[in-house]
This record gives sequence, C-alpha cells and structure tokens, in this order.
Amino acid sequence: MEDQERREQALEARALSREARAQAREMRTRAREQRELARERRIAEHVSRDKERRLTQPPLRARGLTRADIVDAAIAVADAEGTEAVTMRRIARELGVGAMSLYWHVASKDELQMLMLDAVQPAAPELSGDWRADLAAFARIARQGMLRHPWAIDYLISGPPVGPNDTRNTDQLLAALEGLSLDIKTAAWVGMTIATYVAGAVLREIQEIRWHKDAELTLAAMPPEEVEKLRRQWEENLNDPAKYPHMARLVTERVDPDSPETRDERFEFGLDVLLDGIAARFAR
Amino acid sequence: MEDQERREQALEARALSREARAQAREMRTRAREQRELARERRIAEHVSRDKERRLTQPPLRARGLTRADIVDAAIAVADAEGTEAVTMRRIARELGVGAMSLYWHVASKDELQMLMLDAVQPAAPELSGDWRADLAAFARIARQGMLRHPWAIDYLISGPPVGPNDTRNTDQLLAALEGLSLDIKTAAWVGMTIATYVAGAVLREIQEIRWHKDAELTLAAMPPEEVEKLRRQWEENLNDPAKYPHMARLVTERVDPDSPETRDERFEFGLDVLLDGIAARFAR
DNA sequence: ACTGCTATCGTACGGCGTACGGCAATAGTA
DNA sequence: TACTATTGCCGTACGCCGTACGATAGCAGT
Repeated sequence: MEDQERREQALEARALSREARAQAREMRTRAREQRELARERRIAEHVSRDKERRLTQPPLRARGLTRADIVDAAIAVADAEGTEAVTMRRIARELGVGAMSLYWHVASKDELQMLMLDAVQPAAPELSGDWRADLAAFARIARQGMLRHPWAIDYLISGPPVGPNDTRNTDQLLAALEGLSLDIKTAAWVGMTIATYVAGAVLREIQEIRWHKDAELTLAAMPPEEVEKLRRQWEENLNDPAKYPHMARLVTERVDPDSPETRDERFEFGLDVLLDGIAARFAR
Repeated sequence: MEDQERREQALEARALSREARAQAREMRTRAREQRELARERRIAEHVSRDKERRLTQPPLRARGLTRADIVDAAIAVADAEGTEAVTMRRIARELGVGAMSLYWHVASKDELQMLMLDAVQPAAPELSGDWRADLAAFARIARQGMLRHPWAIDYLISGPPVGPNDTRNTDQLLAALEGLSLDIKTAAWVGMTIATYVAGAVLREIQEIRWHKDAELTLAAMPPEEVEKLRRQWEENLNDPAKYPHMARLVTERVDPDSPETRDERFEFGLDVLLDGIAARFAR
C-alpha cells in the first residue's frame, strides 16, 4: 500500500474543540438554509412555465399517464432542483398521481434515469465535410447538451453506456471522421478520444460550477471578517513556495486557472490541442 | 426546445403486457440475486485480510477512534462493495462502534467522502525532465489510482475540486511542464487539458467496467436461448445500414471498440494523440 | 351478468442521514 | 481528595427514500 503514508499525512488534523465544533455546525446549518433559499428562488422561476404547461394541456388524468410524461416531469424537476430532488414521490406529486402509479410505466428508478439521460442527448450537428470543423462542432454540441442538464453527469456514471440516441450520435461521429479515411478501428478510437476529452471537460466544469455556487452560498452565510480571514489563509497556503513552488507563481501573477470567465476558452484550447494531435498524426 | 422531438421519438415504446412485465420483473429479481451473490463472494475475499488487520492491531476501543480509522474503514468498505455500501451505520459496524460516534470525528457524510477522496490520491511520479515522458507518467498514475478505487469517481462529482494531496499533485504537474517553458497560464491550461483527458478516460472506463459486470450477471440469470435471441437482436439493430451506416462497419469487420482487452491500449492511444498536439504547438 | 385485463393507488417495510440529549470516563482544579 | 468541566461515545427518534404487495375501479369482450 504505497499511499498509506500519504493518507495518514492528509488526516493529521485533530478533532476540534467543542465550541469550534458547535460553531462549525451552526455555520453549516446557515449555509444549508442559504442553499435552500436559493433553491426555492430557482424553483419559483420554473414554476410559471410549468403552470402554463399544465393549463394549456388537457389534464393528465383524462388522457392517461405515459412514459414520456414521467420522463419529462423528472427532467423538469432535475433541471430546476438537481438530482437530489428527483424522487419517485416527487415526480408523482408533480404529475398529480400516486407514487406507485409510476411503476406501471417504468420498471425502477434506474430505468427512469436511463430514459432521462437518453432523452436529453442533443442531436448531432450537420456535417460540412471538413473533418476538423465537424469534430469540433460535435464536441461543442455534446458539451453544451451536458451543461444544459448538469444533473446528467450524475446518471452518466451509473447507467449503461449507450441508448438509442447515443448510438445515432456515435454513428454520426464516425461519419465525421470519414474525411480522414482511416480504417474503422482507428476511426473508432479517434472518435472515442474526442468523446473522452469532452466527458472529462464536462465533468470538471460541472464540478467547478457546483463548487463555485456552493462556496458562494457558504461565504454568504459567514460574517465578512471570517471570509476575509479564510481568503487570506487560503492565499498564504498556496503562496508558500516551499510547499507548492509552482502554484505560487499562479498566485503572484494573479492567474486564476479556474476562473468561470475563461471556461469556454479553456475548453476550446484543449479541444484545439487535441485536434492538432489528430491532424499531426492522421491528416494526409 | 430543440430536443423535444427526439425525446418523444426516443420514448415511443408502449407499455408492456402484463405477463411480459411480470417476466421482466422476475428477471430483474434474479439478476439482483446474482449481483448480491457476486457481492458476497467479493466480500469474502476481503474479509480475511480485514480480520488479520483487526487481530494484529490493538483493539480500537482501547486506543480510541480517530478520523483516520473512520476514513480507512470507509475506503475498505467502498473498495470491497462499492459506493452504495458506504453508509454511516455500516462503517460504524465495521469499526465496532455506534453510528453516531462517527459524528464526533467527521462533520457529515459529505466531509467523510471528501476525506476518502483525498486519501486515495496517488503520489505524483518522480520527474525525469523529459516533459513528454513526465506528462505521460502523470496521466498513467492518475488513471491507475482511480481505477484502483473505482468508487472515487462517484464522489469526484459532488466534492470540492481540490484537497491537499490534489494540490500537491497539481503543483508537480506544473513542474513537469517546465521543460516546455510556457507562461504560467498556458502551462496551467496544458496541465488541465491532460487532467481533463484522464478524467474523461477514467469516467468512460469505469462506466464500461460496471456495465460489463452488470451485463454479465444479468445474462447469467437468463435462460441461454433468451441470451442468444438478445444477442442476435442487438447485432441486427446495429447492423442495419439504413439506421447506422457507419456502426455497421464495426460489426461486419468484427471490431469491438469497447473490448476490455484494449482498454489500456486505447488510453495510451488518446494520450499519445494529445501529447502530439502539445508537442506540435509548444515544443521548441 | 360475468370475466379478465389495464391502470391506479394506499399501506407498509426496511434502510438512510443525522438532530438531540444523556452517560461514563477522564482531566483539571481546589 | 472531592468537585467540576470536558471529551468521547451512543440510543432514540424523525422524516426522508425506493418499492413489494394487494386492493381496487373502469372497461372490453363474451
């Protein structure tokens, strides 16, 4: 076990004193309250649209429940409130039916998640014939699709790797690669490499976004002098040239590699580098 | 909403008949049983090692519970049985203490997950000075670390993006990039691109592994003629040149892009392409 | 009038995270 | 030595979760 030592080293922090503990708990509670407030605000935005939909369509009970209804409702809940809010009971309430009624149409929550995931796969782009442009368009669309439904990444991990829409997109991706006239195996691998980069980028970005939002709320719940102290501490920690000689340069030159403003730019940067690599190796 | 039509199209499947439904349920139950059997077998493998550890160390109650004990136990459970098995009650049982005792040492399950994640970050490799070799070594170690603890990906999404070990590794990654003598921002972005590729690869691979295992168990629980029918159906579906003209080539040429045997090779392929891109753009 | 199928739902079970308050052991102080 | 405060641990309870099971009510075919 070579990481044994590192583990212990990472956990040397001792238990806090009782009052520090109580204070921390209070802060957490406050942060949670902030989060819930934000959630409610977010829901309020969605509510009008939902109500409209409810009014312009015939009442559900008249025309009967369908799989599509359930999936739509689940997606709406996930979009508005995130994965944790997606429960069978909640979806049923949203549709005005009993919780167990859903199980007539879907076998389990897992199956529902699969259906949700496949339902939000964006359509592949039109192909121009320029492999590089097409591949880039592919990557952008896939990324945008995932960022529009950030909850999807939570299900991506547990579900099966392909649904029908996913299959069609993969096929289109292979089509885009025809311009390079590779053998089919190499083409599949190149396509997979692009998809891999996109998946990683989306993963990182969603993680960033969530953490950013969370940190904001937590900070909002703290007294300003605490915030200032924390910021200073954080900066000093990173700026310690003995511990992190290279990270220090980032701080002193005021470069924030995780800045939200450069998110798109960073994605394009990596994508470009990757396409360069493909071109260098395969373009005739 | 441009994906509205696709969603409906993807969900046109009608409700199943009663007996098909019952049969499907039975199959699911059988598959679950298989899964549980496999889980128990897996646990049995781990149990001896754990017992040994339990015996060679002083009993916990004598020396008192620590954060590190809790994190270790949680990691052990996660390694043996996956994320779902990691519950506060279970960890406590594993340690021979009450469930609520854990909360003296960790603030919440979320904090525990963060600690687990940081604890299994592998150490960065020694640097050779050859940027390309160093970057590749980095990527390989990061990947291996995650594959050794496949549950980590589940927590990666929800947790904050950095812990102490992660910070140190990032610093080392920047160090490896010094050979290219880039400005710090570009270096950070290049490093991030590598990390992104690795994250995506790990995500895909773990997804693949899980699905593979799951499919195996499901198939094992089905009568052989059912299996054969399913396989034939699946192949015909993919082989339909009208629907998936390019996927068909994969089937006819007997290329399986998701084959477990080529997992390492595929990772190296993409990594190589990416490094080519970096070299093409930045190597002097 | 009777039968059987479709769709819906109420109840209940076991498990989850964790708030809260109590308790024993220990340490600090007079 | 006696008293007190702190630390570490834990039993109970609450409100969630997914979902098994069986009971309907409406409807179609005979």
